[in-house]
Amino acid sequence: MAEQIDARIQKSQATIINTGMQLLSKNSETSLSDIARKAGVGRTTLYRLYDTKEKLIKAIAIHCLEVFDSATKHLDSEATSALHAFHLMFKAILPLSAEMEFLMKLRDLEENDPEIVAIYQRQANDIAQLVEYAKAEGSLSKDIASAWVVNLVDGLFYTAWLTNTESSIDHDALADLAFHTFCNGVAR
Amino acid sequence: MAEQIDARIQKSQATIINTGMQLLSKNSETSLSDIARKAGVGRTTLYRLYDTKEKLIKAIAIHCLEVFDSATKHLDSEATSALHAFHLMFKAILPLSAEMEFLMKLRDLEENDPEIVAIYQRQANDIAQLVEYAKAEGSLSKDIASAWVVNLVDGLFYTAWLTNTESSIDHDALADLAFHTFCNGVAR
DNA sequence: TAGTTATGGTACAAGCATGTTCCATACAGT
DNA sequence: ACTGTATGGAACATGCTTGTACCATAACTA
Repeated sequence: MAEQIDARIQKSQATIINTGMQLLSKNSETSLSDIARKAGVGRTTLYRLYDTKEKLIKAIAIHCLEVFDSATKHLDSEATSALHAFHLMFKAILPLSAEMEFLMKLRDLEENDPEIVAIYQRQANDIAQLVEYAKAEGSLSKDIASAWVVNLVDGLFYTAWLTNTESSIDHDALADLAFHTFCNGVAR
Repeated sequence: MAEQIDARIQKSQATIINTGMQLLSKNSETSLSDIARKAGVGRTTLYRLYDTKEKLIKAIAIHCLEVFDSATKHLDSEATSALHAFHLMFKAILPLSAEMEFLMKLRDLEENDPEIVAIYQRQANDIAQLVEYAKAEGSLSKDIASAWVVNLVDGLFYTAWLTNTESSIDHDALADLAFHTFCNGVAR
C-alpha cells in the first residue's frame, strides 16, 4: 500500500531534514546553499525535493511535530493517573531538545500555515483535556485557569531547555524538576 | 553635562526604536526599508543614526534591557522579603510584553554581542542572588538547583506572555498566577 | 532672524539568495 | 546487466536588501 520510495530520495530527505533543523535552529536566516552544503547534497536536489524554502521549513516543522506525537503516543496507556501523565510527558518531551528549539525559533513562520496551526491546536487540545482530567480527579487546583496550566507546560519545557543548554543536568533529572515544580512550585 | 541632542534626532530615534521593536518582533527578517516606511522616516535617516542593521538591532536590544532595568530598579527598597521581591518582579516585568517578545525572538542575534551578553549576565546574576537570599531566609527549597529556579523565572515570563497573547487575563492577574505557581505549583 | 544641522528623496553599486534549466553521471530496482 | 530515475554541477535570470553619495529643503538652536 505504501508507495515504494527510491532509497536515494529517502536518504536525501533524511539528511536535509536533519541538517536543516540543526542549522535553522541556530540561525533562522540560513541560506539553502548552506543547508545543502552541510548536508552533503546538491542545491538542485534540495529544490527538487522541496520546491521553496517555505516548504522545506514546513516539512521540517511537520517532522518535529510528528516526533512529538510519537514520543507521547503511548502516554495514555502507561499513565496511572492524569497527574502521572504529566510526569511521563516531561520525561518524553524534554530529550527532544533539537525539535523543541526548531519549533520555538521558527514559530512565527509556522503560524501562517493552516496545516501546522491545526496540528498545534490538536496537541494543545490534548494537553487541555489532560488538565481537565487532572482537575476532575482532584489532583490539580480547580481555581487556576486551565489556559494558564496548559501554557505552563510549555513554559516548563522552555525552562528545561534553557537549563539544559547552560548546565550539565540530564534530561531525566530535568523532567523530575519540571514535574515537581509543576505540582508544588519551588518554595520550601 | 549631558550633551544637548537635537530634538529632530531624539524624535527620529524614538520612533525608529519603537517601530523597529514592533516589526522585528513579528518578523525578524523585516527590512530596514519597511521599518523606515512604517516609522515615517527616510531610509537615509535610519542609516545615518544606526550605521548597519546589526547596530540598529543592538540599539533596540539595549533599549529593552534598560526598560527592564528601570522597571526593577526600585525593587530592592520596596520588597519586604526575598520572596516578596519575586512577586514584585512579576508585577513589574509582565506588562513589558513588547520588550520581552523582542528579546526572546532575537536572542541569537544578541548572543554574539559581548556588550549585550554582559548586561544579560548581570541581570541573571541579580536574580541568582535573589534566589540565594530567598534560600537563606528559608522561603525557597534548598534542595532545588539555583540554576533551575533562575530559569524558572524566565519560563514563567514566557508562560505569562503566551497566556497574554491568547486570552484576556490582565497582567496583574498573570503576575499573581506566576507568583503562585512559582511558590506552590498548580497542584491541589 | 541667521546660521547650522538634520532630513528625505533619488540614484547608484554590489552582493546575495532564490529559483530554473540543462546535461552528464551515478545509482537503484528488477 | 539493463533500464529508468535521482543526482549534482554549472550557468543563468531575477529581485531584494544593504550600504553610500549627493542635494535641495525643512527644522532646530542661539
